[in-house]
Amino acid sequence: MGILERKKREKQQRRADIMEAAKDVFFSKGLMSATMDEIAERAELSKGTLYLYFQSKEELYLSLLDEGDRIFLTMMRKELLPTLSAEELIRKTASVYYKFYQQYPDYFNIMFFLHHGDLENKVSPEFYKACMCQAEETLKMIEGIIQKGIGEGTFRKVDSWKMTLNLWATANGIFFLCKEKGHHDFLKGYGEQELLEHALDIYLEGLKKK
Amino acid sequence: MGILERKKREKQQRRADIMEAAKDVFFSKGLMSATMDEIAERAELSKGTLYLYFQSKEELYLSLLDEGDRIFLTMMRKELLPTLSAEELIRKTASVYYKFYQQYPDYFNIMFFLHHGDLENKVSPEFYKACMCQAEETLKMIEGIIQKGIGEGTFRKVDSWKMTLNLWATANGIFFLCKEKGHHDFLKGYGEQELLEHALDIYLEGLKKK
Amino acid sequence: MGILERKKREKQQRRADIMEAAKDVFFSKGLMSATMDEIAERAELSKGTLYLYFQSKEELYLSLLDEGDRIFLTMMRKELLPTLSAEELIRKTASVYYKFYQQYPDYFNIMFFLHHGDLENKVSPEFYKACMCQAEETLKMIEGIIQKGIGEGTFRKVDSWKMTLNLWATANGIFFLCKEKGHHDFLKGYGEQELLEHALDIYLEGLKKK
Amino acid sequence: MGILERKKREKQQRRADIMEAAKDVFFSKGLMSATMDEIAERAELSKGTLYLYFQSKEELYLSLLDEGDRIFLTMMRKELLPTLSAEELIRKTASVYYKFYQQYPDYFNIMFFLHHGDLENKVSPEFYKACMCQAEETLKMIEGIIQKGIGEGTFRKVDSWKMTLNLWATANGIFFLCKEKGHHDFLKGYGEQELLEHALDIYLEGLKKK
DNA sequence: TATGAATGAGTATTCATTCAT
DNA sequence: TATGAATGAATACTCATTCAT
Repeated sequence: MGILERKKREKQQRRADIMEAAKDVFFSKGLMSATMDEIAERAELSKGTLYLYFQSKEELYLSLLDEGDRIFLTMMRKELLPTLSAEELIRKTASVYYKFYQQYPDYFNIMFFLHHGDLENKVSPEFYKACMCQAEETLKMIEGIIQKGIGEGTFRKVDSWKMTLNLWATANGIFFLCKEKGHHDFLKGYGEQELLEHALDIYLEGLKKK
Repeated sequence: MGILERKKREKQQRRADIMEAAKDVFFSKGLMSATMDEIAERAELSKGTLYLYFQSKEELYLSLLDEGDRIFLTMMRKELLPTLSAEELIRKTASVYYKFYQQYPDYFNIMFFLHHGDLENKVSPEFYKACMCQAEETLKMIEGIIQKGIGEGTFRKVDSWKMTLNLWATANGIFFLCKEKGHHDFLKGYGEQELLEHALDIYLEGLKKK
Repeated sequence: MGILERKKREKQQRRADIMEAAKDVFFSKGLMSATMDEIAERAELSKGTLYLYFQSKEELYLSLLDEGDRIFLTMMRKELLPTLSAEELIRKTASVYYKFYQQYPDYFNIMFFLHHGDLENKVSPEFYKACMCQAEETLKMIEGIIQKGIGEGTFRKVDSWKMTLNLWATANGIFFLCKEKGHHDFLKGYGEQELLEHALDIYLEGLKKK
Repeated sequence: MGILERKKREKQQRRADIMEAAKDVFFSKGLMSATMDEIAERAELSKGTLYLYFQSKEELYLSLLDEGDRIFLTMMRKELLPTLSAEELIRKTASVYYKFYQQYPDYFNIMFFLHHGDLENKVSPEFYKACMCQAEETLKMIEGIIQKGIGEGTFRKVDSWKMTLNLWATANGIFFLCKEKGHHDFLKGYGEQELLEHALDIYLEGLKKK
């Protein structure tokens, strides 16, 4: 029995190894330019082995995305204590997202730069659906915060889902901008954190009841 | 002289034809999936001819990006009348950007989904730089508006460049979100325009002096 | 002793299981497209186990062929009663072959479409030889019938081996034609049995002494 | 104009070169085992070039088949003089087929061993249809001979299409048998020609009116 | 200037076979 | 004896780019 368990653990480890290698390669090359050869080499495994654990390049990619979502969701759940006020929760959310972005830059990239290729058509619909659902969870948590703020009378009566999408879009837009243009002087030295905080300042100022 | 001129005109026309064909193909297929064969066929030219006008597939792609920037800049310059108030100018900017996004969805995509592939490494640094500069122009116009608002006493004394980057990031984040998730039910029916206006409402509320 | 015997029986059973699974897969997919994975899965055994019983995919394939030959030979021996006349025996042979072709279409296919791939070079010469010998047995039985007919004075004095080969070739040619072109309208609705009987009619007419 | 013509000729020559190389490879390896790499190498062309002339491996294979049919049809038309008697025509047909089989053994193989793989599904239906039609032509010529013999009163009133299929199947069965088993001693030294003539002797004896 | 034939490196995926357990 | 994880060679097909004409 111990043997079976060890084998299972080894198998999971191998799967994790592949995902680790894939993460590096996908991030540095993008979905299309990344090659299974390179992933296999980086994982120090044969190419055939990759296909024992993942049905296709796309499934491997989407598995990374899914893991990223799961990590982020876990971080959120741990830090968003119900004792905090709505404003604190909003700021907390932003800081958790920023932390995630910092700690797992490759996951962030994979999550965000998902779109290329017909990813959707190349994996099983069930798997795709499951990934999407998990991603939606996050947004629902944010919406809950807005609603809480409105309920408490801290925030004006705004459309909570609209507001959620705006916050999410803004954070992503900022991270994206910094990623994209960070190495030019567009940003004049401003970093993600400063911009995000500034956006929050303005947003919260506009959101709060006078 | 007339002959030389005609030749020059014809040459520019041919270049434009190629870009037109490329736009269609790049937009419908994406950078990686688009093929020079297909562009050549759509342009009713031989593949070799494409290489007389553009050094590589990437340069052709970046040329489209550059043209998109130029179009947007032109639209901005035409609509941002100096007689408007700062708030009006901000809203105008948003509506112009939205109009551009609507009228030239392909250019927008090309501009935004730039990063994948090693685009930057595959074209001459000069050309890349030139494209970036033009893109920066736009942001400078927005910054001018913020500064004007602050100068007029309408806006609080915020960091004008930060605010500019935030606005830009937010609009892009929204458009991106809608592009990316539009066909799922994430958005619950909300469209770009609604979200953008909502974001502006909150931003301006927070930005304005009380 | 009983234990050893049981083990031997089990081993043979296992071998038979594998061949059964292989037959299904080879028949539905053909030699090249069939995979050892699929055979293993259908046999509910691990892939490695297959290699304990058969040295290679090709040997497994040839083993099926050999079994087909054995089955056919057994059918022939049971039905070709020595009391029958030569003409009756010829017709009987045809009907047995047709019955075999009907009952064991997969074996027939395997026997007939043997040649592709370098089957011969991929198994041990001894095994290959043994298979061939068994196949020859059948033809010898047919030759015996012709000789009997000549001896009885029913048939003209033809070269008995030539005649045997012709009969065999004709039957195969017919079955092959029907397999190959059955789904087009080449055959105008004629089936194996009709064609085979017609061929026999003409052959026997030409063979019989006037 | 001369230039265009030369180019056209060169293109056809190149196409012919590829088919020649393909014929060799397909014959020695079979459809499945043959590789485009090997064909390209034998043709002294790059692999990519093959795909400029043929859409797929299967189309290349079927093109060979089609050419074989055309060659045989041409041979038939040249030799089957209307002045000959029905019996002479039957024998002539057999000898032409034998000649084709001798002169173009690889075409024969390709024509005959067509069946493997899903050839039909991998080429355009039109092309497949066209190939089949040409193949049917031949059989119609043979049927015409049988009908002529019946009309002249030489042959008994047999079903002409059945008889045609039988003759065709017999010849193929013989050639196939010789190909397949020629290098064993099954045949006891008998060759295609002897067997074919013998089969015809018996057939014609049975076919002729008494 | 324009062509389009030719190239060949590049890629995802498959599968017979092996071998440590 | 049985397993099944791992291998790695094999293969069809693509496409940006070049170059002789």
